[in-house]
Amino acid sequence: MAIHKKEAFSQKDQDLAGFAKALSHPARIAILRVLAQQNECICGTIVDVLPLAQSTVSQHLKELKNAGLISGTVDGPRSCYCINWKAFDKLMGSFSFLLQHLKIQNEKACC
Amino acid sequence: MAIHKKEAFSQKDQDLAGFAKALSHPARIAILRVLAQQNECICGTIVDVLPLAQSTVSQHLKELKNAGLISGTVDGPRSCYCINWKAFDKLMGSFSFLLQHLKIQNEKACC
DNA sequence: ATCTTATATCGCAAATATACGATTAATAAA
DNA sequence: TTTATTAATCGTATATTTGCGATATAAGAT
Repeated sequence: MAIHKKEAFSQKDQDLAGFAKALSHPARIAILRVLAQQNECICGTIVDVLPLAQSTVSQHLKELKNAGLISGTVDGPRSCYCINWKAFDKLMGSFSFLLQHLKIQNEKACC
Repeated sequence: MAIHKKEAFSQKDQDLAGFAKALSHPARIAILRVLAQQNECICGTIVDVLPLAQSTVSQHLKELKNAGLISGTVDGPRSCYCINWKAFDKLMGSFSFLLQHLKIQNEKACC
């Protein structure tokens, strides 16, 4: 048992859930903050700022990358990560669309 | 090892991550859609609509409730869940604030 | 060529999440 | 009171996530 049934839901809901999942750990939110604050495309700085081991940070970066929220390029011996605003905007758009949709349909509190 | 270090991050980031986590499963997004579409405060309908067992749906409802996104009241032998718009708005506010904040700081794509 | 530095990946342990069936609890209906 | 209905909870199996140390990789420095 316990096969995950995510595929049984609509693609839209799966996408939104995936987006939310990428943001569902404070470390990943913190990483996005760091990336936005850096004026340059800085990489290993993140490890110094976060209270996590290098390998763990690398794992979180990988997840953000898989979700399409950041992009990474190799720059000599180091890697360079940046926020992928295009994908970010796209997902944020459908996210706030969902919310607006929910609100329009039912604003009242019934219980 | 492997103690989760979520507490090591700022309360704001923990809150946002918790909000995202509540939305990080398509079943929970679908539940919110159902709750918004129903004009009344309907409960067990959700189980019929979702491709999941009753106990599983109950578990997802509990999570949404723990996150404060929905409220539930007992109504005879059945339960009644509604979207908690107040909490929803509050969290959405800080969420879009984060995003706007990120964007203002760095809109360019550097890699 | 060797050493250093930066990062990714592997392997593992522990914690959480997902899902279900079975059971329980509580009310409504008979 | 007994029975049926609705939903929560328990127990359990499995899957996924989180985290770290160790190792591998790859490029720059010496």
